[in-house]
Amino acid sequence: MPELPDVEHHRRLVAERAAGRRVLGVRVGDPALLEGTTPAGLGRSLTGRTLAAPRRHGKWLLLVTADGADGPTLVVHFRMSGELVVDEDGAAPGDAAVTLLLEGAALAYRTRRRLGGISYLRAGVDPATVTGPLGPDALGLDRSTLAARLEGRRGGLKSALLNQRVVAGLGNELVDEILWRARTAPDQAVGDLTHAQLRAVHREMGVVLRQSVRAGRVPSGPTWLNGQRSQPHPRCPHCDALLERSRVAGRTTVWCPHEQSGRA
DNA sequence: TCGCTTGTTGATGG
DNA sequence: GCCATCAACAAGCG
Repeated sequence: MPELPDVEHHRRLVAERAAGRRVLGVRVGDPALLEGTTPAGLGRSLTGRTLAAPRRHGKWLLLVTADGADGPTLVVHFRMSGELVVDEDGAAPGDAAVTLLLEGAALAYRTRRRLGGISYLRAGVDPATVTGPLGPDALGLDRSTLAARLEGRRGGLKSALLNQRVVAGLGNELVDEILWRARTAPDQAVGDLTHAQLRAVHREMGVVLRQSVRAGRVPSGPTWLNGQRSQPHPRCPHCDALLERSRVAGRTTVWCPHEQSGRA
């Protein structure tokens, strides 16, 4: 399930192996996943341009073309199952929804479950027209900004952190991991957060994101809550208590009733 | 066959 | 406007 770390992994992949190459053509295998243009229009717009350094905001990836100034941009969302593949052997995957044929490589977007997709943005158009309003990126977020984003909100903490308008990039697994490490209940009211809790949430957000980005995904080792969530009887890696599974903010939520005070 | 899962949008109601 | 809840979407999985 692509969350921020998976998208960041794809950003680095494109930066290292596809950026700087010229677009020779495009191939659209699934036109339904292409928004904002037609397959032919995409080819006309991109052919001859150079792929610039990709950018990421939350779970969105921007594939910017450039020749001096920013040119047309592809806005990519992975949703549940999307991935980018760079092939430098000249053999692009045949089952890709959209493939950019580059000088010396092919950059292919695949998605098994056909959610997500690629939106075409003309040069100079704000990506927010596609992504909607997004909060600041969760990676590298400083504490005062987090506090400001939560200020005045009613409702639960997990719900707020999942809201991409509040903070961009966190998904279900990351939020459960962060709250467990910060020893804060998922349904903790945002308005009642103590300074100590906010500090802990911010600190653990940084720890979890840095380690996840390094791994290219949310790790699932024995010291991670994420490693327990699919077990039939998951136990807390800290205290060995049986973990609770319930629904918070409409999402399956795994948490430790012993360490995370409050209820979910 | 049914139900659950994911992220996001959009409808509905408080 | 803010927030919760629910349905919808796709498709794999049990």
